[in-house]
Amino acid sequence: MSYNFKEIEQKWQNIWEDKKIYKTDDFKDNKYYCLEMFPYPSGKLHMGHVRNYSIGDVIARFKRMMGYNVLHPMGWDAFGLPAENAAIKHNIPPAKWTAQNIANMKSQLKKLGLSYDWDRELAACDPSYYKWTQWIFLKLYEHGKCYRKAAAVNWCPSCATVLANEQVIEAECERCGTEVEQREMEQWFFKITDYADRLLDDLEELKGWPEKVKIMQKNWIGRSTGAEIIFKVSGIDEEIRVFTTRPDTVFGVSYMVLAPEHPLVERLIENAEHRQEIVEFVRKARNMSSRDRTLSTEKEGVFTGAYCINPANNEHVPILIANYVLMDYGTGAVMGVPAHDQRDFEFAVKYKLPIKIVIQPEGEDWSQKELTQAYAEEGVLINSAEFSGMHNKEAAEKITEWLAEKGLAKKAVTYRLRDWLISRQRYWGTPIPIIYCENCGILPVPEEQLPVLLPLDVKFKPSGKSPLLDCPEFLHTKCHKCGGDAKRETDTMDTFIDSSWYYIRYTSASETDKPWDIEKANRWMNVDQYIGGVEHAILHLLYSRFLTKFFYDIGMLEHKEPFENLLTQGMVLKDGAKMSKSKGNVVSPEDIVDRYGADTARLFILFAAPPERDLEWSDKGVEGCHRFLNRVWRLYDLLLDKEILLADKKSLNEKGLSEYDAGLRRAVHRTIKKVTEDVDKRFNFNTAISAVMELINYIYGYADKVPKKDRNKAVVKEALETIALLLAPFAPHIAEELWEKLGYTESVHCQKWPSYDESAIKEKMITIAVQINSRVRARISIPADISTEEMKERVLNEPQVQKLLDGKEIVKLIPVPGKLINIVVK
RNA sequence: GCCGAAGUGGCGGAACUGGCAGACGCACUGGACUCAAAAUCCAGCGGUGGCAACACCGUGUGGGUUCGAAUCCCACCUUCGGCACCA
Repeated sequence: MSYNFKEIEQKWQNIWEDKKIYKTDDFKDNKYYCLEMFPYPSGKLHMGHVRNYSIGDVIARFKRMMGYNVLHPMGWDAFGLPAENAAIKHNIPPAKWTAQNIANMKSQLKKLGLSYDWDRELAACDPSYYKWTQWIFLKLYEHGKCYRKAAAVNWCPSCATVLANEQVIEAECERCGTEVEQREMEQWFFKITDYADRLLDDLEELKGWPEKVKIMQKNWIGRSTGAEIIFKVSGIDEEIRVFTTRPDTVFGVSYMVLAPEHPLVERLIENAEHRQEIVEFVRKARNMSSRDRTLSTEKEGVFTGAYCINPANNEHVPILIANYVLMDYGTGAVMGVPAHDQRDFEFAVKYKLPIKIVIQPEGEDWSQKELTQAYAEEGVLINSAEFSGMHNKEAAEKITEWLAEKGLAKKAVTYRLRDWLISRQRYWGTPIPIIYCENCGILPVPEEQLPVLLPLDVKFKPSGKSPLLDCPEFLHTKCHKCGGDAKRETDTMDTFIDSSWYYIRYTSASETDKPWDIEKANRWMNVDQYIGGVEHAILHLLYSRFLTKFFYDIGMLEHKEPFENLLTQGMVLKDGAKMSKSKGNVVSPEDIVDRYGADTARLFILFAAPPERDLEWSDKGVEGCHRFLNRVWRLYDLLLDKEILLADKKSLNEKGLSEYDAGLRRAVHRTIKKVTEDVDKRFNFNTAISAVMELINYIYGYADKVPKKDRNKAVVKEALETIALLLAPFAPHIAEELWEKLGYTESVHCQKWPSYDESAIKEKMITIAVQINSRVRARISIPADISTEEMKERVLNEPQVQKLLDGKEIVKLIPVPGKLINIVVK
């Protein structure tokens, strides 16, 4: 027999909604902003969502009971490709499809009993939202952080759109896994590279972020410091700029390599002997798909016939073209120092280029040495004119300065991070607020004309061009400047822009004449706790940090970082693999809620593993959690009667308690302590729940041993109340019902979190372990408040211990107060 | 290749600051209740040996530090995640 979870959960969900107990007051002090990453409205909740939102809900409910004014909102990342694909496949407009999905998922979320302030709900596809996404675009444009340029860009043939660098994983599309192609196109970019240093440096201030995520961002930004050095081309008036992190090795340069796309290539090979061969090589390298190019480890190159001059020693070095040099990193040119760079070494061996040692380990003489691999360690310079003998670290500085004086070098910093390509040749996204006027050129749409509305009646043909091109009412417009004919930009924005500022919008979601109220945003920000999957470690989290910094710069926000503490939850697995349709190992949250109730579903997902770790789904484990809730329910039936209801906790007198009652009270207060610490300090919900389970087991034992007439009513009442309060964040419905059974009319979720009484926890006698040579040989009972000296004495006088020590010499006594004593003997 | 995380019973996991390894849950075994089953309740449950008290072994592997190591250090193995010609 199960408790009637269906009736109970429905009942309380209705009451919570009617009474709006989760509505947040903007102007109360002691704010706490708890946020989970908003979902894409695919139509159905999956277990990953349930996990994400259960974790967030525990934190929100706990903080509320701790007296915080909690902001806990929910919304929809509602723009994106699946809606368009559904439109093509099922002939249903994206707006309609999305709205249905939102309605469906919202009802699923409500069935989980999550404590959201639904009045702040937002959807990225709503004109009242994307109007401000467009406004942000205009601000970036106005501040020179948004520009248009032609570039070789990543193109996904399956999604029929371009992608940002961050959205290409191992040369494949992040969304669909299709191999990405390179295309030359005119596109819009956000200048995230202007923020590279701040995005990197401020990572240090994010004390509440997992180290792992910070390292991933750091590597992604990839800052390298070094120098840019100019090599003049021999015979013609051209120069090659190279970026290097090792200016100390410049005397060891034995060749120069350019990327096949390098602009100087044409000019250099004009008069080359084997021109045709070289042209063929360049053509082949350029046409290679980015996948083949990054995955082929074979370094290939070709000599251009031209030479350049090493600015350090005026030596002529050959200029080659090689497939391993990337045009979009550094300057697209690399100085080859085979003796001190492994990749250059291999290339030099293959093409029989000279290998010149310019750094040797301190105290060794390498003037005659033949290298079998590059020496990339620290050392002392040789063969480097007046710099010979200098430590290479120092030489790097000095050589750069020396060349800089001659105008042939400067200190330089290079990043791996690229500017954020934000144009998408798709329909279901925020229209880019730009027009192309026949007379005035490229113009941003004036603020007062926002939003540029997405037309709802559009035909879909995935052609690689925006469907908006086929929509004349949208496409053709008048120039606001000259009144002449103009065309609208038909690309839409990357949906990652929508999700890069939604957390600020929640602070003033109903604002109609500005993106947010600055005062409110400043009050609520930062997000105190952000919760979501690690898959967003770079994409979403980096973009959000970038925009937050921009908002700070233009005075829209007084915070430089959006997320104070970040919790990256693990995946939900079944049979060791991520749940997916193709593997057929999906467990539907709806089914689980239907069969066992939301409280059971939540409890299991919180109990089965700590939040950061992957969680293995177990149907049996779910049943176990359901059994536990039934056990709690029956415990109330067993213990709760009129006398208990009438008992007054204030009448509790510690001194007069029987051994059993004192024991029960100790268990209750210990559990409060354990649960509070586990939830507050460590987010270890699994151990918090197990502590409550232990308490329930303890109380069953108490009820078994102590006859009804001998039970202290106030102690029992305190125990029952504590259970409801401690369970409230995890299993909110049953906790509420139990709280009502105790005779209360105000919601358990509006109660103060229980505090524990240290004196109730204290025990008079404790059991310590007696070790002899680090092995536990006995256990003895001693008074808890005894001194270390007394403890030693007691242990040594214990007959049991004396027997064990018989005939042995005590070398050392190591007491650990409250725990054990180790007797080292010979 | 580089960077990072994790390896503990049959399983999910606990052990927070170096101090009694295996909390809690699942599975399993035995018992109670029942005509029977389910549900529930009680008990047991790392391995080996022993009637038993007990002894020995045991936290991926090998070494080390320490009175004492799942925990700290070194080397290695395996799994997972990130980056991948980054000059």
